Amino acid sequence: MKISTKGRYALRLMLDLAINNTGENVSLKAISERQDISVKYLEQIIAILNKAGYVRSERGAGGGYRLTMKPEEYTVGMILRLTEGALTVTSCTEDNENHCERYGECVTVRVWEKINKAIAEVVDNITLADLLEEEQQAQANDFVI
Amino acid sequence: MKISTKGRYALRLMLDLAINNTGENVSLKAISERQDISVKYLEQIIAILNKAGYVRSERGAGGGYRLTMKPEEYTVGMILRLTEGALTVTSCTEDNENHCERYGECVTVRVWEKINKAIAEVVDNITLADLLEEEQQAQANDFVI
DNA sequence: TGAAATCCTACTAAGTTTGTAGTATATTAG
DNA sequence: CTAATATACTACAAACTTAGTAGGATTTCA
Repeated sequence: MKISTKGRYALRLMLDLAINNTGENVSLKAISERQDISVKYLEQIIAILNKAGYVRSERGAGGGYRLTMKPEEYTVGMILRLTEGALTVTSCTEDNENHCERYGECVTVRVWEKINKAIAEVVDNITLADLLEEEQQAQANDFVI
Repeated sequence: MKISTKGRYALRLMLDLAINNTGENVSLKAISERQDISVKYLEQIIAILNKAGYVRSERGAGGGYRLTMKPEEYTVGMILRLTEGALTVTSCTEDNENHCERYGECVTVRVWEKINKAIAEVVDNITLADLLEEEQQAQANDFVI
């Protein structure tokens, strides 16, 4: 019932890129230091996001990553589904291929589908821009104190 | 991100008991045949429900299990939390002890908490009686066909 | 006494998670 | 041209979780 580090780190990684979305490349080394996640593990996670076109990379000295779209165009759901796979609570409600032979008659399936829908409703309606805003508000509050 | 067989089978098991809630004992052998889950595995799952007082058992020939409460008094959430553990999407949002040192400032935590809340909203508002009703309607429809 | 049940707990194969490690390749600065 | 800095790719492995199976003990009824 847990979201793995892969999905959670992917979200932090993308948020870090959104925060540092200045037009300059952001290196994994910098992200690693801020987020306290090893560069090697970040490499694997960002590779997924890179292949999907969510970020673009430049190699070599001065290289790094940038977002390809505006923060408001990334939903949490997009990022989590890419890295975690389907955000469904059972595989039998993932797609038609995974239906078990009880699917049609199985009443519990409707419970799982309601949970899936509730999760989707949340993650598909939060964007990186929303998180960015919360982050900035939190920092503004810190400054006042 | 998946609910394990333990939780899923627990729900089917409890629903089976609700359907066969005639005042007579229901044996695991009977449930096993209807639900196609091994008696040995059912034993382990129902032991949890038994210790929690959700069912009561009678040993020996003619023995078996019965619900201790009315179907409308069991929510899906009760059954899943008992067998699966906390229905939270990260352990850092499970309880205060599991907070990581980033908890206070971490913006992604709020995402996880919204998901947790959405899941709870669903599972805490479906009872065994609701599922029982759906089951009976489905069977009535089959009869018409 | 035998059959039908639950009760208890040990064990294990398979799969998943959470990384680490090493090497190759690309780019820039000097 | 070389060193430094970065990404790219892939193999591997320890730890943990899942999904059961297995065996025996105990209880109850006929």
